[in-house]
Amino acid sequence: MSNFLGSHAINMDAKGRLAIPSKVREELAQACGGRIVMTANADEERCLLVYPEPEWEILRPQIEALPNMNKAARRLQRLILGNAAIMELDGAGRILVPPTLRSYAHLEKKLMLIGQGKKLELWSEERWFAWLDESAGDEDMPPEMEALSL
Amino acid sequence: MSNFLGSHAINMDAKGRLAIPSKVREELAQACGGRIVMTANADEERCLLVYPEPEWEILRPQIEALPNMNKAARRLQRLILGNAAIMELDGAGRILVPPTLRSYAHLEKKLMLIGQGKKLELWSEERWFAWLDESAGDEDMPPEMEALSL
DNA sequence: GGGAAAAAGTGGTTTTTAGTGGTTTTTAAT
DNA sequence: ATTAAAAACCACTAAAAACCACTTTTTCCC
Repeated sequence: MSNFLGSHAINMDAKGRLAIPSKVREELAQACGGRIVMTANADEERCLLVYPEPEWEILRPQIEALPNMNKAARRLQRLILGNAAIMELDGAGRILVPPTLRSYAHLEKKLMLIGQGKKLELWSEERWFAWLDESAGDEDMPPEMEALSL
Repeated sequence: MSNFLGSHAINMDAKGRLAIPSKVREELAQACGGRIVMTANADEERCLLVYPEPEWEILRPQIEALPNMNKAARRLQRLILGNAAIMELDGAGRILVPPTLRSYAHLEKKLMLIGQGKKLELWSEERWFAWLDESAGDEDMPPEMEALSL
């Protein structure tokens, strides 16, 4: 099972291609032979999510099965399922981001690829740093988190 | 189990390499064969955290398992997992701090490495001393802390 | 206390590998 | 059938990692 960690600054070229960092590329090759699914993130942060295909296939049925009389559930389905694109790395280890997703996450030249365990997040560099600088906030945390000792 | 204590002033060279003090190096060699994980600190102080790999592997699953529909949990995951870098000491006992982490903690030439028991903290010297000078504050403390007798 | 030897820290050089951009070929659409 | 767009291919540039040599500090012995 793959375990993505760390962040990488990467550039998207004029054609919308982006080179996956070699460390990440190795992990992807092993986890899914380079077959990945990219989709939109459903919460307030407009970034993209990148799953190895097997991981996606665990998640997809769960999302499809949500009771969609609920508004939040419908939103999740439309965003996640409605934006999912299955793709493969090219010979040079790059992927071509679909225009729809590019504009959803406001991706321009400079991007950040963030490891999040079973998935990766793809951010516009500008938005990533803006998010980092946001005040930590006083959101209440789940009990599991309160109990952590880092 | 490792137990890091005390603080060391160290310098980072132009390439972002920093020499681990030999005392600390010995402890690291014993605890994890020199395999460490460096990541961002999640609270308001922008310093870095350094864990021996085995220690990190206790912590990582706990963080990955947090319910990430919660905003505070997502923030923790993005900071801790999204900045984690597994690394090894080079032949001369140095580590190369990734650029992302360097800028996160505002690391320049002069740094402080602070022992914190199971982990180490890495600070910009300037920020460390600034933090020391801050007023202690009147924050409320957890009951375990109230009960302490130093 | 001084000197020598060893260990620790520092900086630079070389080699390899990753990233970038352009070109050609194929495929699909009109 | 022709054109346009996308995908695969290939070559070049730049950056990172490994290697190596030198300087400084500390420790131990004389």
